[in-house]
Amino acid sequence: MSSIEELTRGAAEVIQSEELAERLAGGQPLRVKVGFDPTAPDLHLGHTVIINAMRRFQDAGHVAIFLIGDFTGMIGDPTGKNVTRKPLSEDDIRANAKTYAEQVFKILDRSATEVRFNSEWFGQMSAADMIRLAANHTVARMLERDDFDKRYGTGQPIAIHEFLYPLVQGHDSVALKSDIEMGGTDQKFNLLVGRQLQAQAGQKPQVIITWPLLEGTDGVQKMSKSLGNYIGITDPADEMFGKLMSISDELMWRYFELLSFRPTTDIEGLKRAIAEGRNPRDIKFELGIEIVDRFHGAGTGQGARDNFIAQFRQGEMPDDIPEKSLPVGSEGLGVAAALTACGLTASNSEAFRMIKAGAVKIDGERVDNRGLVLEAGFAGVLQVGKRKFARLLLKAD
RNA sequence: GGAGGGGUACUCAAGCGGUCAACGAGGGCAGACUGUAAAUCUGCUGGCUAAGCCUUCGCAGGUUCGAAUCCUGCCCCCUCCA
Repeated sequence: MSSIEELTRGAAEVIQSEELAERLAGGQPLRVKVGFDPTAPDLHLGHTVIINAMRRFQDAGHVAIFLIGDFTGMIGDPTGKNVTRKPLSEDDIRANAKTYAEQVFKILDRSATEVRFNSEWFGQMSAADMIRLAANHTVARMLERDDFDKRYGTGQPIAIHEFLYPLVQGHDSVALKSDIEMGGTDQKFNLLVGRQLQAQAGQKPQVIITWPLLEGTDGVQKMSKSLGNYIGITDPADEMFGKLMSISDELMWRYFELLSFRPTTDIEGLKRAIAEGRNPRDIKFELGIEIVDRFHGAGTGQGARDNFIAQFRQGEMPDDIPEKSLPVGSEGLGVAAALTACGLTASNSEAFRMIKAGAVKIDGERVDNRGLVLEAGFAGVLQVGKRKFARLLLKAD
């Protein structure tokens, strides 16, 4: 059930797979470390790829170590761009850790998770200790990191503290005696430093598993909030389901691979079903149900699918339309202003454009007249496009 | 420190005195077709009390009947030389 193939399904790279096989064969619970930034945790499905991987290890009897880099947060990962990052207060960190826990334990098994903070060991460290740590690594090796090499080569600045980051992260592995560390592909160098430091400390070097960045709903760019192509794990069930439905068929398999806990043989079966003529949409329903269930509770996925079918296939109104009630004078309220007031359009100009494009409906009836005025006493559902609704009530002023 | 090039709407990128709310491409939104898939076709993509008006082309001034386009100062970016 939890073969190496399943445990590393979709992984970008495993260093070294023989070592992994060996340790798994040892039969002892392994310590699987993953580090997280203490910055505001607003997790989306992209972040869950690695958390899912942690869960798979837990299911196979291993221990997941959820490491919060509160100390590291003060340094900031070298991105080459923004070297400064504003330090977080202890309160912030505690609050963020709590939010993390709420979100992450929808996936992880609490009883097999260690939550740790790296200030535990770095908080006590003296300057001398830190220098000793730095003595473990050479500049030449640091420059093996592609990013540093490029910057050094092109004469861009590299601050000394940026060199410390990989060392600090690597030392976390020593402190935690991790058997495996996982991270995004961009973390590869840092994870490798951990291997080296462990070896120097007389520990068996950790196995490294890197995971790719999940593509967002557009199927091209990595999932990220700022690109607007994300599915947040706190998104409401219907919205989450809807967003999953909007991904391409091709991307659906990627999502199955990285987000689903279904065994690979199952997924192969689904692919065969489509080859034999089954509608890919129905397979996508299964993906949506699994994911919604995970974050909203068993059974909610079915509900989300039913709502989805009712709303989009049968054209019914959703049942959770936000309501807005406004006072109006005797002159009434123009449709455009009404749409904007309900937040369905960003401006009256946009509202007029939407009307012109035939995207506006009131109680299911298309509105063509941009001059339409709604009188006091009006009560109805305004709609822009397929998915934006608002129920509006106009009261006499 | 010296020489040159450049800053235009979400992004790239035209325009270089009026016809510019600003070509074109990408992205986005909407409509048609569908499975809220892909592909395709169409429209839109500053704001407003809307056939009119107002604000936008790095910032601040100036010339002109009229400036994104010309002039002056300032800020920022890139390339080459030292």
